[in-house]
Amino acid sequence: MATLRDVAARAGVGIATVSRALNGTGPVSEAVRRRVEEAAAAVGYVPNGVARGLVTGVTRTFALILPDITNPYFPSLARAVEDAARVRGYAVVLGNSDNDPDQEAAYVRLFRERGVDGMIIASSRDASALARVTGPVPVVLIDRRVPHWDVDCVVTDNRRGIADAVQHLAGLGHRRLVHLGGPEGVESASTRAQAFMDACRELGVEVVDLTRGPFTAESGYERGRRLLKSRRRFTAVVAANDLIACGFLQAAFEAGRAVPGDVSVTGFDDVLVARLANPPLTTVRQPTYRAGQLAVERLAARLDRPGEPVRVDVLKPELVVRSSSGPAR
Amino acid sequence: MATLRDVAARAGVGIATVSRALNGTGPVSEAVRRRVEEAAAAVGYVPNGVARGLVTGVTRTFALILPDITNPYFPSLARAVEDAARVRGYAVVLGNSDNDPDQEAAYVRLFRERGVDGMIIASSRDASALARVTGPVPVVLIDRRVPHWDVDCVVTDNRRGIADAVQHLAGLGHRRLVHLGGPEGVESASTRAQAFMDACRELGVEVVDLTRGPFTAESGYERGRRLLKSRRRFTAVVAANDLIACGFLQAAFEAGRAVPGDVSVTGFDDVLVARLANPPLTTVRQPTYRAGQLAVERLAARLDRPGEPVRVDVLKPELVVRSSSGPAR
DNA sequence: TATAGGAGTGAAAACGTTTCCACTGAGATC
DNA sequence: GATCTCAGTGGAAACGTTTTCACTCCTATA
Repeated sequence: MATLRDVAARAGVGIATVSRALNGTGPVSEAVRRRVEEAAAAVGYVPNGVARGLVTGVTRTFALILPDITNPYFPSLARAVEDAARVRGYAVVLGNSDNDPDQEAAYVRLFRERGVDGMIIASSRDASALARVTGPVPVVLIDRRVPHWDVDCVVTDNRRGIADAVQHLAGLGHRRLVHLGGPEGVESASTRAQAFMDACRELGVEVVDLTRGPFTAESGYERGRRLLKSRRRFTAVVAANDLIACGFLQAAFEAGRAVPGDVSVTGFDDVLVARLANPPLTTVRQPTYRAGQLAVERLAARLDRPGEPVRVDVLKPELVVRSSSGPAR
Repeated sequence: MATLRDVAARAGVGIATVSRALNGTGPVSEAVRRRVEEAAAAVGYVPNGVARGLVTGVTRTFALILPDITNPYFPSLARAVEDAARVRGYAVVLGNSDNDPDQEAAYVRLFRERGVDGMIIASSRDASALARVTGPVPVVLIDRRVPHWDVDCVVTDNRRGIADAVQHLAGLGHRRLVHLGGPEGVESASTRAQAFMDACRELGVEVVDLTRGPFTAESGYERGRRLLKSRRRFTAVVAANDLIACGFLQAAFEAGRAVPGDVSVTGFDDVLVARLANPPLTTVRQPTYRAGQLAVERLAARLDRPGEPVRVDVLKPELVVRSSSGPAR
């Protein structure tokens, strides 16, 4: 590979001058700049980012650690992060933690060795151990807060979102509700479950059942089947995300229960399947793309101005009413 | 940050010895090894991968360039690549090309500067220009071949997949078929469209319509609406992917056409929505995860043994029959 | 006419590793 | 007893940049 030296030799100037000419840092005469550029093109010079990184201490790379890119909520987050990073000249390395704190920590270590400039983490479990392994590299938490860890954070208002869903159902006359919750130990799932209880109490609505389980369609299907078999009476279910809701939809379909005729269903996230489901899912839309953008903005800001106070951004969700919810009968 | 020098000073040995002790390269006495390890722990030493990369010329990083991580086919690919890369000690940087050859080339340049050891690319358009910008860094193509570029490649047998779908429908008595194709200029989409024509001719089935468009549900919905309004007679549609198929499903539902009663539908890929759709989609399953794994294996192999001849892996798809296809009436 | 200042340039240090080479001492071989 | 080998070790070079510093001209100012 051609290096600065090669370019310098060919252009008949010093290596420092080449660096200045190519990067536009420091003064270089017009004639020399042209000569350098020609020489660079001629030898096919490609700057060596590794060497640059060594001297500047900066790699222009962010790490993004997610539970599982395969869960349809996260691709749009990843996409947003990637887009926002790129316009700022950053590359993004990806890690899937599978909600396993050990794997998460392993990734943090790996990326730290790689010298990433910052990390965006949708953290698993309580992860208080993370702070130790993270060291001095800036972190912004996304989608899930980590209790007692004082770092930048962008989340959506889960309480509000669930409250909107419950209120919507209550307004339709539903008085006996079920919550199909997300996994134990995941902050957003716990917050949603708690918010469900609180909203029901406040509105005088009965909580017929509340279970916790993975954020998958299988989980929703399984729990739905069991629930529908159990003969417990309820007229609506609030799922902790769209996948669980879709799984329930399937179970209801198989059990011959009409949605929303017999039972109303709401989801959370508004991922693609929510729109494509039959019936299309009433759900709480998260500003996912915005969240990803914002996380990158925060991270970039923190790199520019390390002293700034920690910021927590809470994004407003939005209830989108489709056909999976209707009047209680 | 603590460096090798700090560790060496604390352990009272030379810097070279520390490097050997920590990496297990070269002989080190048991006593010294212990002292070094203690010292490293004490000062919180983290190896600097950037410096290492500069001297070894290796970053242990792969690039993965996809059209759009938001398209549900790609997350499982990304996941597979990431998993396989990690067990080999590689990190993965991600790029979304949006099927834009310029963006794709920009990413290739960016990642080359970053010094990735290899790239896995689901290439956009014909991309013959890619070979030039890619330089000496090893590439394996995934999901889509690019004509006249002699590099490693792992794809699935699109011809076979489409042929299976057409044959399935023909076996159910369908004689008037429609193809909702993928975007012009994307190799896999073109191959599928061509395979559709060929299979129909071979089986004596009439091609009522064949359109090309983006791999999205919107595209399937729009084209479906137009088609259903047009009063052209057909009894089954073969979509180029599941998203298009789901879009068509919606259009059919709105138009009051029963699936599969009035019209049968098949998809391609077998992504999550295919299973969750109503009715569940008959589709051609791609061994997506396997493809991602294989791509990493190829790349790793090429790095180990640069001289090896180019390999093209063609994976077998599998028709999975669900409820969106039934006998022609 | 002296002088201050700035544009333009190159040599060299620095970043933190890996690795080559040289050296020491101890045990093995003749 | 002389020589050889090899484990164990440290010094120093090298990787390809950026950046500091010093130097040379040249122009503007007094």
